[in-house]
Amino acid sequence: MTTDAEIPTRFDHKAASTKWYAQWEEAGAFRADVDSPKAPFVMVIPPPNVTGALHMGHALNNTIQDIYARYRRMLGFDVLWLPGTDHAGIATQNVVEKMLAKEGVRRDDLGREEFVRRVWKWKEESGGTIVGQLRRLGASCDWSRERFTMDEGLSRAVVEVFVRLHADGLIYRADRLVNWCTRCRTALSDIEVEHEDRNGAFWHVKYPFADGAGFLEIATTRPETMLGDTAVAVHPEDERYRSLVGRDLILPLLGRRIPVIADAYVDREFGTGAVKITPGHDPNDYEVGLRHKLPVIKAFTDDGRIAAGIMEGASSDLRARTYVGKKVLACRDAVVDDLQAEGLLIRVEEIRHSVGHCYRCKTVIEPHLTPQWFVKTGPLAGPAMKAVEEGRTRIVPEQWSKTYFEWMRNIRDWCISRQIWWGHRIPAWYCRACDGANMTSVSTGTNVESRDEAEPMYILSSHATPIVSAARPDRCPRCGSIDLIRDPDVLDTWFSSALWPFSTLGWPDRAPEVSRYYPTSLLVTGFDILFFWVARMMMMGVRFMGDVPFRDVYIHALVRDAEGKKMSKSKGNVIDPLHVIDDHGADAFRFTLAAFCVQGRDIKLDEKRIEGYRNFVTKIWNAARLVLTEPRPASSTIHPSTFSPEDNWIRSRFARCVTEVRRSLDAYELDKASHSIYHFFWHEFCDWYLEIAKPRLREGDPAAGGVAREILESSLRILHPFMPFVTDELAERMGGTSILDRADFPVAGRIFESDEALIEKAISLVTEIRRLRAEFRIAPAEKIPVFLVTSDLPEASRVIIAQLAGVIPEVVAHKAEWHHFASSVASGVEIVIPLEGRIDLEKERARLQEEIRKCEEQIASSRARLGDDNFATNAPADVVSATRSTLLEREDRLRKLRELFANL
RNA sequence: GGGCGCGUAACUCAGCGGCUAGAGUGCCACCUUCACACGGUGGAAGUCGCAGGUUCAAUCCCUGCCGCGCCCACCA
Repeated sequence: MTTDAEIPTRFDHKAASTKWYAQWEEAGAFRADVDSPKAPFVMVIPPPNVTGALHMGHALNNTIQDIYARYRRMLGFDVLWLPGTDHAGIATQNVVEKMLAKEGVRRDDLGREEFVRRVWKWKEESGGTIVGQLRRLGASCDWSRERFTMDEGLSRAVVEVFVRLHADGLIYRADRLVNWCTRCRTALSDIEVEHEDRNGAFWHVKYPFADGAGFLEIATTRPETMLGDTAVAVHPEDERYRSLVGRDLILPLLGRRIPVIADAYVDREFGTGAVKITPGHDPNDYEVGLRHKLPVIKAFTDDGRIAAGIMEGASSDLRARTYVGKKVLACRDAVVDDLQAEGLLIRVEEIRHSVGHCYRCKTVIEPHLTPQWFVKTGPLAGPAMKAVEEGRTRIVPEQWSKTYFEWMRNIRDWCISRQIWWGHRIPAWYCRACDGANMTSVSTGTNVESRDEAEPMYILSSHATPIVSAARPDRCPRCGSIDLIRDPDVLDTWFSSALWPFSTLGWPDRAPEVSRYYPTSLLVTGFDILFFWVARMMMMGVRFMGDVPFRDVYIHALVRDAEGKKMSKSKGNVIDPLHVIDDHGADAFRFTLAAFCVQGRDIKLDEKRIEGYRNFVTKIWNAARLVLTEPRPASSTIHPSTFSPEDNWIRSRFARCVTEVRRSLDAYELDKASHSIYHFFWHEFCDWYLEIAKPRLREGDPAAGGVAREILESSLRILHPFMPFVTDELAERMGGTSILDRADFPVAGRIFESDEALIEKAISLVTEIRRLRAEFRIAPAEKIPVFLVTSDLPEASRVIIAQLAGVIPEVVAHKAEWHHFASSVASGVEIVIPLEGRIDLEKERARLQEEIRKCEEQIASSRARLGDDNFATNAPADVVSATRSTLLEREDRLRKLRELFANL
């Protein structure tokens, strides 16, 4: 028997979480079992970056997953929740580069091999801190199956997919104008560019005609790009310019001779209607250039400086030389100054325009013409779309499927090559013997080695012919040479992420896990990576596994601060989940996140709400203290006939709660599930049941003791997915084992309608009497007589009223001759509290009069509705009959109120 | 430019054709009663963004407008 002294008033969340997590892990409670006879339930974690630390987004995402993992385990499934981390190519390379910079070392100084070795070293020593942080959240991942995207097995999957897609013609290498980050010095895919509206300027510049007769006015937001201009375009039907097409202009500053061309791409309404064409630096201009066979000048270098290429066609290279090597922005100033000096600048207009930034380092993105590897996405997108259309994968909330379709329909080829060193290196080689013409030897670093694992020694043109192969080929299949060099690029991180649902299970090997656990059951993720990740997993899964990667995708909101702003370090509005866990405990935090999970709305996280749910944890704790402190009933089997109405009422209410929680969880409505539990436990079990049952509990009544324990214990089980620590701690104190180990999520029991009605009537009477007491300032301790005018009030109700309203209730069938009383009507019962000498009769008359007036108003509205023939004809029968009975109740209430008023 | 979403109590949000529009927090009053003051009891508080329309009936459906947020998009 546990005594009060052994249970402290407050739950020690720190001690409990440490203790229980260790115990769960030791017991292997999170492990999936491939040989289990149970049905599998599978989730793969959205792998956080190895460089990452737990933020609110992770906390929300993993809390949701853990709730489902624990829920499904309790439903009897063999749950596999597979954890792991992502190598996060650019992000991780940046972190390590920054670290090296502190030692004054650049990656080029180390060379490729050594640099990659250092990244691995960093990963082993400081990477993956988030994995420990997930444990503090309570995440029940199967850690024995933790994966990393650069693991040997996963890397084999990457190579396999690459080789097969290439063989199928779905991966190709070509020259394209790609998004280039001049700081990361790599290409990015389209979705890795973040567009933002910025204030900018629109420079209007004179482009003089070659024959000296006048000029054309050109407007540009990027004057420095004119150094790469090779034409000016006008619309073919633009009357203003029609006669000028075919004439030549002299490009200001450089003196390059460029033609005026006609192309329908030009928007006559915008700017001056004449557009400078820079094929080497604008995707549209590139297309125009192709159509008109314009020369392409690469005006910028990899690191965002002006390239020597601008001197091509220049009349004098003296001026051009002053630009070469300048940073883009510096060059812009120089160009503008020079134009001004030459009188070629007409005016400067203010303009707001969209500017692309690198999603990793926020540097302005420059279009850059380079050979890159692409995935031809069209043939992959079709089947991936169809899978969702056919319902093989369900997206929740459904509205996101529209976004998904929209993106898939407009999908463009995916640039997958990155010019960095950390990542899966592209499995392609080039033969120096027969393909040497397409390579330009360059010396980049200090310790260039002859092996292909060293840093790139060659610039490979788009004409170079790659030999794609899972392993390094022994010799060139064309000429037999052994002089092969490997493609220096690595793959986009998201390429390996796209394979995560099957690469983590052992594919391409025939692992038993692959057949048992694929497709996974549920993917929980934020909408911010719908395109980056979800869509690509769909494409790859359908392509390589012949089935969708997951049955359900639950897309949750983003966590914002209390004002609704995105949390960011620079804004200083970041709430650290680990601090929250320290302060309030993981249970309270998790419950808060679940309660906030309203579909389709962002989460504004206010720490006050966490405090509120921390109080809920304390409430649970104290309710358990009450129940456990009272004597344990002697017998564990209680005969149903000994249950009193309140016992059946609470069992019935719990049954309804269970039904609602299961329904909500199955529908991914975590807010509803958590609210149901919260309301049931606090406002029904604690506020009413325990208060009603207290005297019986003290007496050691077996029914009350049994029911209190039963409901408490079941509540702990239904709460466990949300609050794993406090529930296990209490379950143990109740003499049970960890809830995690038991496949026994509560099942809805019987509903006792008549007991529900009885207790609810008692509750409404208690509430009304309390209200009157408060209104007439009757001291809480004072026991006063109360007359209840009714012919039908069970003894049980009378007892409850006496106990909870602190009154001496007297049930009378007919009203007597009272004169000084406070009164009301609740549940059809007239309540009369004699207050001789303590009541202002005038005030009470006025109060009752007001009650009567309100009641009359309601009756009038009910009557008006029922009096309308159209209502009776058109409204459904149940609505009509419900309106009728409401009217009857109101009329009854009015009658009673009037009687009371007449007697006063 | 296209798409999605949101405007309901002081705040954060539920509800989404038919009860007297709900909850949590905050606020006010009373209560240190033997689980819990991280508590209990009671209370005040809403023209359901605005204007039309559909309907017997609209916070809910439709249209327009106003305000806010997000995503996508190659107008230099």
